[in-house]
Amino acid sequence: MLVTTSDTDYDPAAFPPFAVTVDLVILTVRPPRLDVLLLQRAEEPFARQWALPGGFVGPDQDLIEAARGKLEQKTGVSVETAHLEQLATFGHPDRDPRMRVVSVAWLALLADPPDPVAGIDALDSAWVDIDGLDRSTLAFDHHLILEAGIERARNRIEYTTLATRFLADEFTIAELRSVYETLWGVTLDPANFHRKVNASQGFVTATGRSVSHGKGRPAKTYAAGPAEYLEPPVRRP
Amino acid sequence: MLVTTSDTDYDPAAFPPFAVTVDLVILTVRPPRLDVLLLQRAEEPFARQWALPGGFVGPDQDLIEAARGKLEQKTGVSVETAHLEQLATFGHPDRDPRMRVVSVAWLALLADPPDPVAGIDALDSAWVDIDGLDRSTLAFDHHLILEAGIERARNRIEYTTLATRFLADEFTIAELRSVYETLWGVTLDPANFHRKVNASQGFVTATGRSVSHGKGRPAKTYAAGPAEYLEPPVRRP
DNA sequence: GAAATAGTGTCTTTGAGACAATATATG
DNA sequence: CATATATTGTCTCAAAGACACTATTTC
Repeated sequence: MLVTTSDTDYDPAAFPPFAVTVDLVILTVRPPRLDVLLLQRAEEPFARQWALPGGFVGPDQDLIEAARGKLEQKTGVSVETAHLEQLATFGHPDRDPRMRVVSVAWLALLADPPDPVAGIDALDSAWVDIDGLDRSTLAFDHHLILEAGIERARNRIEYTTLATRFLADEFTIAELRSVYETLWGVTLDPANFHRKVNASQGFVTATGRSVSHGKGRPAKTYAAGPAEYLEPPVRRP
Repeated sequence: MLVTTSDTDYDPAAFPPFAVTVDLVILTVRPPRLDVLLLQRAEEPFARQWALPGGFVGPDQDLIEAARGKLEQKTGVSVETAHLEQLATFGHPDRDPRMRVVSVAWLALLADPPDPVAGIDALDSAWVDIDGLDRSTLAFDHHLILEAGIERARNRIEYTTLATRFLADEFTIAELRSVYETLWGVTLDPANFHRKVNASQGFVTATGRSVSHGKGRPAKTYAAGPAEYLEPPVRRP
C-alpha cells in the first residue's frame, strides 16, 4: 500500500483524484434468451447509446452498497432474492473521456424480473437478448464488462448452485435444465441431467408438489437446496 | 454509468475524490512452503506492521501497469516470466484511516525469486511462509486480500496450467507435483499424477533431457506446454 | 388412443485412485 | 546389492453420455 521510493507516495491526498463508479451486468434467463439489462443514455458522452446500469460510489458508501442500490433501483428487485458478486475492475485511463474513472463491475443474477424501471435520466431501458446485440456499440468499455459478466456466469453454474438464482422459488428440473442450455447454448440430455441434479447433494430439494405445463406428464417441483457448491460439478459439454 | 435521479451524478468532477491503489499478493512455492512477499511498514498508519506490497496508481497509468511496476520493483523479476492477474477490489470506506482509498488487488505467481528488494521506505521485506503467519496482524485489510489471493491460486491450478509458473523453465513431474501438494496441503500419488499430467494435452512438453537429484532414478525434464486450460482438470482431492 | 413431456434402466466409455511391478540412478 | 525415486501396469470404482424404455398427463 505505501512503500515506494518517492515522498509523495506517502500522502494519499497528494494524489490526483479518481472517480469511482460501479457498473452492473444484470442477467436473467428467459429461454431461449439470455437477457441483460441495458439503459439508453440521455447525455453525452455516448448519448443515445446503450450502456450498463451504473453510477458513482458515494464518499462513505461501500462498493457493494453502491452496486446493491443500483440493482434495486433499476430492477425493482430486492437483493435478497438476487445474486450479486464482484466481477472485475476496469480502469483504463481513457475509458471515460471526461476524467479518470475507475469502475468496479458487478454481476447480478435474477429470476423473472419485472419490466425495468425507467430512470428520468435515461431515454429507455430494456432487457436485451445477448444474441442479436452488437456489443461493440455499447458505451464506454461496456462491451468488455458485459463479456466478462457473461463468461463469469457461464463458468459459475458449472461449479456452484447459482443456476437456481435464475428461477423462481419453485421450479422443475426441466426449467433448471433450460437455464444451463440457455447460458451454454447447448442441448442437454433430459434423462442424464435429471439424474445428475438429483445426485448432487444439496443442489435441489423436492417440494412434494407437481405442476402441469399443459401437455405431457406433470413435473415434480423443487426448491433450491442448501448447497452453494456442486459436488460433483455439472461439467460443460 | 450515468443514470441516476440526482443531477450531480452527471458530473464526475462534482464527486468527492477517491485514491486508487494496487496491492499485490505475490506467491512463490518453495516446498514445503508457500511464501508471500511482505513488507514491514516504516510509516503510520500501521507502522512496523507487515503489509502487502502496493502503491498508488498514477493519474494516467493503467491499473495493470501500476501492478506490473510494483511487481518488478519489489521482486526484481520481469513480468514476462511471471503470471499477473487481477484478483478483486477492496473499497470499504474505513479500510484506510487517512482517506477514502479503493485498492485493486492483483495476484502474481513467481518461480524461484531472488531475495526481495528492500525499498528505502520499508523497514524490511521478506518471503513469509503462509503457515506460521498470523494473518490478522497484517496492515489495513490485507488479511482479506491475502486470503483471496491464496484461495484464487489454489483454485486456478485445478483448471489451468498456471502451476508451471511456480517452476523454472525446465522441471520434473515430481517438482510439478510438489507445487500442487504445497498449495493444497495434500500428498498426491506419484504414479497417478504422472499419468494425469502427461494425459492432459499441452500441459507439459518433454525436453528429452533428464536430471539426477542425487538418489533414485533420474527424472525426465519438461517445459510448460502451450495449453492455458487443463482438459481434463486436475481435481483437488 | 396419439402426442408430448417427465422420469428410470442399462450399457459403454472415460477418468480417478489404490497399489503392485518395473526401471535406473547413488552409495 | 540396498535404497531411493521415477515410471509403467493393472484393477476397481465413479461419473458421463447414448439411448431404450416406462409413466402420466392433455387432447
